[in-house]
Amino acid sequence: MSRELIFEGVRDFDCDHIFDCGQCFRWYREEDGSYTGLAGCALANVAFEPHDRDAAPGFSEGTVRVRVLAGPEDAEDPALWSRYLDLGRDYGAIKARLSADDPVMEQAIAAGSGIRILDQDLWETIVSFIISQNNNIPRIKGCIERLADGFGEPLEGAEGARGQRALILKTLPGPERLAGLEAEDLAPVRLGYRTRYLVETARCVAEKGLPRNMEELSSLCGVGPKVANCIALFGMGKRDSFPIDVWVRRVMAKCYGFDEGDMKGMAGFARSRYGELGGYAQQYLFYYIRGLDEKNR
DNA sequence: TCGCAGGTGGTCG
DNA sequence: CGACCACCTGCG
Repeated sequence: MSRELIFEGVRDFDCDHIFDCGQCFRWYREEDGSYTGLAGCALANVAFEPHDRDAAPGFSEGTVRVRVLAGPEDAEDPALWSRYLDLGRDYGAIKARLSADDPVMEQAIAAGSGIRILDQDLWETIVSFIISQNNNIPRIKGCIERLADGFGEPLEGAEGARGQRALILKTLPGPERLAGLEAEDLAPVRLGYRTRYLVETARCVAEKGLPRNMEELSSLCGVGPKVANCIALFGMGKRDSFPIDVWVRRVMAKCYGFDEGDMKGMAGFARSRYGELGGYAQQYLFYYIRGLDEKNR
């Protein structure tokens, strides 16, 4: 399997912004600036060619190419990828609304103008963000790959993916599979104390089904306010969610003058200032402050 | 050696 | 309630 899907006339799109803004953990940058990774159980390479090569990243109309490398039959369905990459949404309008009368957002958007919020699989989002807590990104990625490698299913049609990194040739294990495991089985994955959270959550989901709202989400073990907001935003399409992590606390303190411990104040501010666009605002701010931190080192 | 990394659950006052 | 604090693991 190796078919190329082409989407013409796409605006507000940049692979680095999209795959490195902290929303996903199974996409890896290639030499040419494209990204290879998994959307559910489909393996693909995503590249963007701006028509205006001199334009700043995320500011030029261009072509998105999706080379589907492995997965089930419907992995080659353009509609699936259009939905996953959120191509049907007008990010220009979102950015205009957010930056109106807000110089901070204007600056943040300039830094990550090609961000798009991916429409990810709910269960994978739950697993990923339980693992992400009090953890760093390289180790989060390692944990997720070890979990897939040790307990997931091989990708369908993976023979077409020969030569791709061996890391991403398996899907994450589903709730039923994880529910049948003991903590000691998962020891090689080195999740630390998150092992218990994951197994308990898997058992809960295997028994009662996937969560359908914030309340059911928050009842899961290892899912506090921050993780719940991430899952809602990335896995349930709740684009008004505003996850407050250490980076958002930093940027809100630095740019809006909040006390770093004042999460309630920040949440209230986000609700009234960004409203239904809270999730987009959070992604721009997150990418912006992490980029600043990068420059300081 | 120690603090920190995309927090949460448990325990106090 | 709200303010602590321990917690796996790995890296600088």
